[in-house]
Amino acid sequence: MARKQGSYADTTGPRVRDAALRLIAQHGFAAVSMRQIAGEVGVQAGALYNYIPDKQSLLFELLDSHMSEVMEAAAQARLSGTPLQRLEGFTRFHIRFHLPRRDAVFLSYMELRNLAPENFGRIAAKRRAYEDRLEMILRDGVADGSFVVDDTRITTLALIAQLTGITNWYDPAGRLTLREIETIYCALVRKSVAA
Amino acid sequence: MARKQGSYADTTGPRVRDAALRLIAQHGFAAVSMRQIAGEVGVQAGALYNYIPDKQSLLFELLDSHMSEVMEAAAQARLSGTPLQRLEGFTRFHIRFHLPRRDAVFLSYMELRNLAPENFGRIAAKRRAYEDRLEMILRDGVADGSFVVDDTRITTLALIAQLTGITNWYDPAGRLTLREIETIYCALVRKSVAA
DNA sequence: GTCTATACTTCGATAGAC
DNA sequence: GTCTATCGAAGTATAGAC
Repeated sequence: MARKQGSYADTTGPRVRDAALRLIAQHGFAAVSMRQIAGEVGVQAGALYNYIPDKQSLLFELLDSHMSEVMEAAAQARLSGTPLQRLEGFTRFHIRFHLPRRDAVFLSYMELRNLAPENFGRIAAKRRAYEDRLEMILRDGVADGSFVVDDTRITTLALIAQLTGITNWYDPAGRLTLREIETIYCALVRKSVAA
Repeated sequence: MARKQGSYADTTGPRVRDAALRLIAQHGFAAVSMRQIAGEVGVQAGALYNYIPDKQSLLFELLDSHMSEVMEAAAQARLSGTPLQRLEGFTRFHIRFHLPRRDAVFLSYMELRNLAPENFGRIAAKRRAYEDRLEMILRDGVADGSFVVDDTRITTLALIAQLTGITNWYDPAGRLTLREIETIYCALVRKSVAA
């Protein structure tokens, strides 16, 4: 089958999503107009509707695909070994995955409120499943005596907040390299749950 | 001097700010209209402009007064004793102060981007001053050997992110009381920096 | 697949009566 | 101090030509 020539269908769609992600992270969902997004991509506003049904669906798609990427990448990480080794593996994975995706991380926390209830539930479920991966590591560590934790659920949320918070201040041109930051946080996390 | 009678000047102003804080936390700055805020207060949109110059100033006032309250309350907390005691005092203060102000906390993270650059700088400076209070405790603890910390600045940001993250999931009707949550986090923070 | 043009709604902010 | 009325601008989304 011959493909249409001169068609940008394969590239314009992703470019719309990239532009939307960046603009919404910068200004907020309601503050960004379809005309702005179109302008960034280099088309007129009406052309966007070849790729998305409406603005609300665009937001959901951005958040949903981000959460799916997180889960897929986490599943492929295949952490193994002792609970302590798996904890360090999770810490490094979380930092390495999220730091290059700061816009998506910001959106997935700040713009959840702009989702319709049903869409909200789907995103929340995926996040919960990701959190459960860490909680399972903590449970295993408590079970075999390598960790001492008051409450595995609370500790899970505390550690994830601590790690994700890096996205609020990280500067690629800053004082510390990504590797140095990882090492500092690994030590911090390890001590937090140490026996 | 006789005060005007039938005037609601003293109460309408604060009510406007309360309504705006709640609505903006719920839907986002750009998504909330002046008409919505007015409707919540029980006046017409035009009446709001007796209390605020414009929408942008309203947002800045909300964030600025929140940061000022944080600093004032932190100053009055007058933490004293050993670094470990001061660290526990800070942890409990932070949780107790922020949990009842979840809307303001959310705004001061999510809506910073909607501030004019100059206003952004003023808020950022106040936040930095607050963070410095914790960092000073960590430095003192490292100096006298009661703490072992790789990097006091990073650890400061990590601990604050961990504590502030409680506002994302705390439910007053949830499994744990405020006091229990405090205790869990105190232990977590203590272990994080323990010698 | 993209454009131009536009229908329709809603926005922030102001003016002037009371 | 609040109301009604309104201005000018900007928003989402659609229709139809190319």
